[in-house]
Amino acid sequence: MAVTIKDVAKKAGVATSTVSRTLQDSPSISEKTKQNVRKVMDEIGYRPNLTARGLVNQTTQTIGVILPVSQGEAFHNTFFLSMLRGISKACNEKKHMVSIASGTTEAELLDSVQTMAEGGRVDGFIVLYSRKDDAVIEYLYQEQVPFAMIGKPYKYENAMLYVDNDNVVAGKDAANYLLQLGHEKIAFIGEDTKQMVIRERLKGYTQALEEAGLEMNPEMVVDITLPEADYREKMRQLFDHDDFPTGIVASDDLIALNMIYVLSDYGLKVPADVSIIGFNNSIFAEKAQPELTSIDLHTDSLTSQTVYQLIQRIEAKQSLAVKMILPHQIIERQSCRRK
Amino acid sequence: MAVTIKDVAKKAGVATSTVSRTLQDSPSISEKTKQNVRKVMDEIGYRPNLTARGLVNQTTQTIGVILPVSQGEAFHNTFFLSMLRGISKACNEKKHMVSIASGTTEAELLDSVQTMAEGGRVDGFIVLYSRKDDAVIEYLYQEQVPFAMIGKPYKYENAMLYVDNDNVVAGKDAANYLLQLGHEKIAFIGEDTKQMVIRERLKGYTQALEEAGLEMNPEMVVDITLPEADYREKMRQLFDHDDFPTGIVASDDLIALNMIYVLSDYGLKVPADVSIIGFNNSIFAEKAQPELTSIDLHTDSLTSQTVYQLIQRIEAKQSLAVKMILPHQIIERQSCRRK
DNA sequence: CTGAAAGCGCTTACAG
DNA sequence: CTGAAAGCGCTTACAG
Repeated sequence: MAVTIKDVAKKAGVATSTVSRTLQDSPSISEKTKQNVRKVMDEIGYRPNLTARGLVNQTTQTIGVILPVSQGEAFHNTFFLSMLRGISKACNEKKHMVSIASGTTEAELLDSVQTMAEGGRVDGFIVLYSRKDDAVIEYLYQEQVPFAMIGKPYKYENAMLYVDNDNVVAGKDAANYLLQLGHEKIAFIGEDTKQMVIRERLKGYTQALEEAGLEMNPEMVVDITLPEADYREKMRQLFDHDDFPTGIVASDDLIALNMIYVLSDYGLKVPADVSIIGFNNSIFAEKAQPELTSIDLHTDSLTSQTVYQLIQRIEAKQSLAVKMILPHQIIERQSCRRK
Repeated sequence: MAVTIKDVAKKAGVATSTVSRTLQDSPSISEKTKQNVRKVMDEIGYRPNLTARGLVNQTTQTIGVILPVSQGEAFHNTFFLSMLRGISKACNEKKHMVSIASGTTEAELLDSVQTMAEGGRVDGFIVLYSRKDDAVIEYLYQEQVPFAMIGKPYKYENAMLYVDNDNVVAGKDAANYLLQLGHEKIAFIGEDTKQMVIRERLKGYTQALEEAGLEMNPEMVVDITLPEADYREKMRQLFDHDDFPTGIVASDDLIALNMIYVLSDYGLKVPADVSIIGFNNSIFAEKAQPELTSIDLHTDSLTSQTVYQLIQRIEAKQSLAVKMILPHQIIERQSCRRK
């Protein structure tokens, strides 16, 4: 049995309520007795029991992070882990804990989220993905469980708390960057174009081309989640001739990295023959050879803002559907060159 | 205010203790009243408050997962996330929750772990790394907080619960595999050779060469966490001439992938010129071109076994320092060829 | 400025 | 087979 507030009270010769109040640094307790109580706490190594506190406060000071159902997509893993780390960091700062909810199927995930929510183990959730017809999001929304989304919701957009980048503009900026360098044949390579983020970047890319008066060629858009053989064939069609695209917008740094490799199969070098711009400005962008020009999305702020907003919403018990759009920024490195 | 056990009791016309007992399907309650109570629960949507239960049971049914202090190492992220997912899955199964502890510095991590442990928010921890002189592990050990490690401990080896592979033998098997294919110049490329896992694989590699009567050349071992310039130079020394290594043991699939790319700079192809074997049998191994021969470490069992062992230890309140070593297995694909 | 008491939502001896 | 009561470790009106 650990040392409790009673032990402190007895040893300090005060009531437990006094101990509790000095714990909260209540102004109604004299400095003198607070000092004394604190000394005793140190001496006997007292640590408040957060479970008990949670029971009376009806709050857990923990937020749940919902990971998407794993689709074996390896590329995103590194992104999710850094999200988790960012959330964890912001939570530490705010004296909150983070629990994770995950599942191999949607039903499993939902179950996990439900027991966490209804068991009163978390005060709210952060959803790390945005998907169409998602049962988990539907549940949270219907049951009015406080939650925030990182990314742009499919549904209930006006009623939801979320933090995101403007991925349409980001996609547009990426394409424009290449256009300004004189490239005219520009391909878009993305992972799973059904995802909201990717869709938006694609949309921005399309807009940029249109505004530049270039015709939008569907052949130039390839989804790498295609079956392997189809994907290879697409790549062959794109690069196995002289009229290949000289610019590539890759929806993620890792995809950009992969493209550098794919291109080498066709004897094409980056940036000598093809310019590539990626997204996320991840560590991979810095480590790549050549170093990757990439769009920085300020993911650190993305996570910390989400945490702050969610906690605010929980504590204020108000449900203003704040949306927060963070800016992005092109980080120029060596993977792009004037044509 | 959510619906509580009292509401159920009143509506069902029984005492709260009876409700509590039917919750646990106690045999001392008649089937008839259990049925009735359950019906009421369904009707009014009762869900037990886990915090309250935790307070009386002095247990939280949650385990903390400790991530290593981030060193910006991107390669491992994908590994950690899959570990987290595995742990989460096993915990779901065992009706436990998982909280994560992380930090940007060791002090921050320790603080996070301490508040979780001493605040009674977790029943035990799983440590995802093994490092020399680690304050967190030291703390857990000294305070006798229940914990399990995935990987091999540096210290207290005989007093610690851990689940691991035999990485020495795995490293040896990897090297032997290449030796059997006729390769004699075999390099070892690893991330951070100060890490226990990598050290052990390296040790096994060394043993294999020795037993084959080959001289062990320190030039053949390169740590990719070296400063960029040094790393490049090492690679140049290794591959920029005719007498290059024809076999590579890469400590991770992602490193193997990277090597394929590095080799292409020197006009070397895999497996035509150089054979490569990786570790983890990750999704990257399957997606690579050529597909990667890799050592499968059964990471799924690694995580689930760790969870089961830890929960057992917590529930049994015994501290038998079980070690569990899981087997590994070479998955042959296309990245290795007879010399 | 401080204490006695009630209560957060459960569980579990103890009686019956 | 079931209930009344005490208690888990805190917090917070309410008195004084």
